[in-house]
Order: sequence, then structure tokens, then C-alpha cells
Amino acid sequence: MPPIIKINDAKDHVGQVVTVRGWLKRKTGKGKINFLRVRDGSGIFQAVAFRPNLGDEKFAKVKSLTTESSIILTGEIKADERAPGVPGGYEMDIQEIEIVQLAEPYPIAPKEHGAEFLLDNRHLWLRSDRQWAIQRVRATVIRAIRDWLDEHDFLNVDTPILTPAAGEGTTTLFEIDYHGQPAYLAQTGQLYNEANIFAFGKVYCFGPTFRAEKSKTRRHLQEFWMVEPEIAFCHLDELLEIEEQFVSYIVQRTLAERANELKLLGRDTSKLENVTPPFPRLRYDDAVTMINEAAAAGVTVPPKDEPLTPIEWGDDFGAPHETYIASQFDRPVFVTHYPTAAKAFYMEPDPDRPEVCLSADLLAPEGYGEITGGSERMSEPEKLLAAIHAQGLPEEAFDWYLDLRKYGSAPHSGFGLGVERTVAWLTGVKNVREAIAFPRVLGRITP
RNA sequence: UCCACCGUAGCUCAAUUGGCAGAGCAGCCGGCUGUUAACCGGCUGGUUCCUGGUUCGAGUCCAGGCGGUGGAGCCA
Repeated sequence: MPPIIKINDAKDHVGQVVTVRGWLKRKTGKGKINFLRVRDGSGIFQAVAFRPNLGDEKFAKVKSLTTESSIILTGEIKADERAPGVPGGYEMDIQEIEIVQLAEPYPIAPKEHGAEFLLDNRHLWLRSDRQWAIQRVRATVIRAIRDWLDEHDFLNVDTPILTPAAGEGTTTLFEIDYHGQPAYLAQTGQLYNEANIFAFGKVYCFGPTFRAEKSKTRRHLQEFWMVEPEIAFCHLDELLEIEEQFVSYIVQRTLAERANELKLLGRDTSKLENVTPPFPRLRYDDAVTMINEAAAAGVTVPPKDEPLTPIEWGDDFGAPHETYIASQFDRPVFVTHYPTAAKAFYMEPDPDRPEVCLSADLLAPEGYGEITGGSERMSEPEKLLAAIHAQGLPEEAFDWYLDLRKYGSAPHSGFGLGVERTVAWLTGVKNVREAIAFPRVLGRITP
């Protein structure tokens, strides 16, 4: 029996007769020759059926194949520059064919489809070249995240998804019934991370988070994955150094390990090769000045080339403002020292200027927006309690959180990185819903 | 919640001033020895989102509803 190989390994079997198990993506051909584009999950290659070699009976079997039929092919691997695929350049000269199942007419055609149709057929859409490549990039991003953190002494301590109270406010939580008691799906693990650092020093949690925001934009999901590192005895400047090392590692490792997938996606990787430390740092004050100067000069921003609108000090940036700022740099840029009033209650105010806080958002280039958000946390119990009151939050819900400031409080900092936004940026896809296998977007829960 | 746009074959779209509902792709049949979303010939395929209205006549105009896409706010 010939060995069963993965398409991705075809290059190691040139001249050998091997077996491949997979699915037919597409079939083209002429009277005596048929070309089968075959995928097996590891890669995509072409198998050639030539009637004089194969015989009429087996050739008729090949001709009967429908798109997405599951098949087992045996034949000789040949190197051929004309052979398309991923990685490409190798094809099989078919000698034997077994049809495992002849697929029914497949709804997804090799042409353009609308977003609604594709999302309705997400379970099938995942088989398409681009979606396959995106998910493989995602897996590498996730692995890079874990490897970097594990290798830099961060302990993975995961935080609960079922939670009793809001992390940042009650308006965007999914409420569920916890045995008769209201509970909420977590929108962040950060408060628990802050408990964990006092036990473990440096920690991260990594999992899905949930936001019931009525947001229907290409950057929003109801359920998305976030990694949140948190570090004890860490100030903002040290946090930024960690973040730029971390993000650069993720980008460079993806470039190294997923070159084929990025090529298939048509990604211009030259823009990603720039992503090395240090990243530029921009204070909120200076960002506002930049935006207002550009707005006065009539600068427009993609994707719709609408004019940039001026903003007032104290406003948070809109998506066009982020896009403009990011476009001024050749790698991700930190925007730091946002107005305290615009940010979450737990962020430490700047001791020299309490109206701004020790926060930092990292804006990805090319309009992909905020990929991390982080800050130094408030470490003094009195200040934290005052901030909770100022936000009108219920003090009793934060009893344990306040405890952390009573028993060996220390300066500490952390950030969250959104996996789907990062994957969308690296792959160049326009909408984050393509960066997760089964996206939960507003108004959709299936498939 | 608000704003804009859209809804016609399995899919992507067309249909002049309100006047016979059409094309490409997919599917099926046939042809073709190197195809890259092949090509050539033929066939099949319709609750024009729903309800009501105007009209001799509505895919087209009007009203209401439903659904979708993008954006705002908010965020990763």
C-alpha cells in the first residue's frame, strides 16, 4: 500500500506513488484530461487524470465527480511549475481513485457572494481558500501569544466567564440566569487578573469575552477572544516595552510560519516586516493637535475618503481619527495619557496631571484600529474607592477588588489584545468576522 | 438607539417612461490532451421579501412591516 501523505508534504515525495485523502475543490479539463484541485486541510494541490493512462472506467469516475466530493487518490507526485495550489508546484498523476461520497450540488461557487449568504453558509465557507488561510494564521497568532508569554514568565491563570458584576459598566453585558440569580458573561478578566498577580507576579488570561454592544461595524463582534497580561510592580513605560516586544513577536512569527497563507491572501507583507520595536509613542494631547491640524487642512481618510472632523480635548477618538493617526506611522503607534474622564475607573491618574491617566492604546496601521488597550491600575485604596463612587458603581460589588489594595498593594499594569482584530490586521481582511470560525455578530447566532 | 443604502433564479446581477421576467455563474447532457474563476453547443431553473393601495396593466409608483449591509456612539 502506498503511504498516505499530506498535500503540504508533497514536495518530499516527488517520484513516489502515494495516497492523498481529501475533497475536490474544483474540476476543469478537456476530453481526455481532467485537472482536479484537491484540498486535504494541510494544503491544496492539483491532481491530473489522463484518460490514456487511467483507462476509460476510472476516467469516467473522475468525470462524474462533483465539487466537494470526498475522495481518496493514489498516484505519482511530480514537480511541475504549472501546478497551482498551496504551496503549489507539485501535482499528482492519478493512478487510482476512490469516491468516498459524491457530494450534492455545492452552494458556494468560485465567484463573488454576498455577506449574508456567506455567513449563512459559514460552515461551508470555511472550506474556501481565503477562510482556510485566515484560520491557519489565527492558530499561529494564538500559539505565538502563548509561547511569548510562557517564555517570559507569565503564568496562565484563566478567569471566570460567569461573573456576578460588571467589569467596566453594566450596559454592554449579556445577562444570564445563574440558578435564579442574575449573572453576566465576562467582558474582561482584568479584575481577576489583578487578584492573580498578587499570588503569581505576572499572569495572563486568555479566552472569549462577551459584549452586548449594539455595534454593527467591521471591527466588532459580540463574542471575541482576548489575551490579557497583567504585571505586578510595573509602571506604564515598562508596560509599553512589554507590549511592543509581544506584538512584534506575534507579527514576525506569523510572517515566518504562514508565508504561504499570507501570499494566498494577497497580503502585502512589506508593511508587516516593519513591525519591530520600538513603536512610536504619542501623547493624547499631541494626537488631538495632529487631528485638528489635519482636519483644518482638509485631509480625508479611507475607506470612504470622508473629511476628517476636528475634535475637542476630552473626546475619545472615532474610527476615522484612529485611522488618520495610525496612517502617519509605518508601524503600530501607542497613544498614551488619555483624559481620565474618558477611561475606565480603575486607571491610575498621572500624578503630575490628574486630568489624564496612565493609559495606552495601541493603534494598528492601515485602518485596523485599536488592537490593545492597557493602563497602569490604581493602587491606592482611597483613590480607587473614590473612583468607584464617582462612576456611580455599587461599592459592595467591588469589596474583594478593594481588598487587593489593602494587603500589599503595589503599582501594577496590564493590557488586553484582541485576537480577531490582530488576525484581521495580519491577514489584511476587512472585517473581523472573517477572523473567527463562527462569528457572533449583532443579529446572528447561526450557524 | 440613530443615519445611509439594499432586497428579482441556488449565487452575482440586469430589466428604458409603469407595458411579454433576462444574462453570467452553479447544476444536467454533449464536445475538446495542460486547465488556473477554462472554453464551445444545448437543457433545466422564478411566491420579483411580506401585506395593503394607485392603475387597463406594478419587479418598477405609494404606505406599513420584515430582513440584510455599511456607518455613528462604545470598544479589543
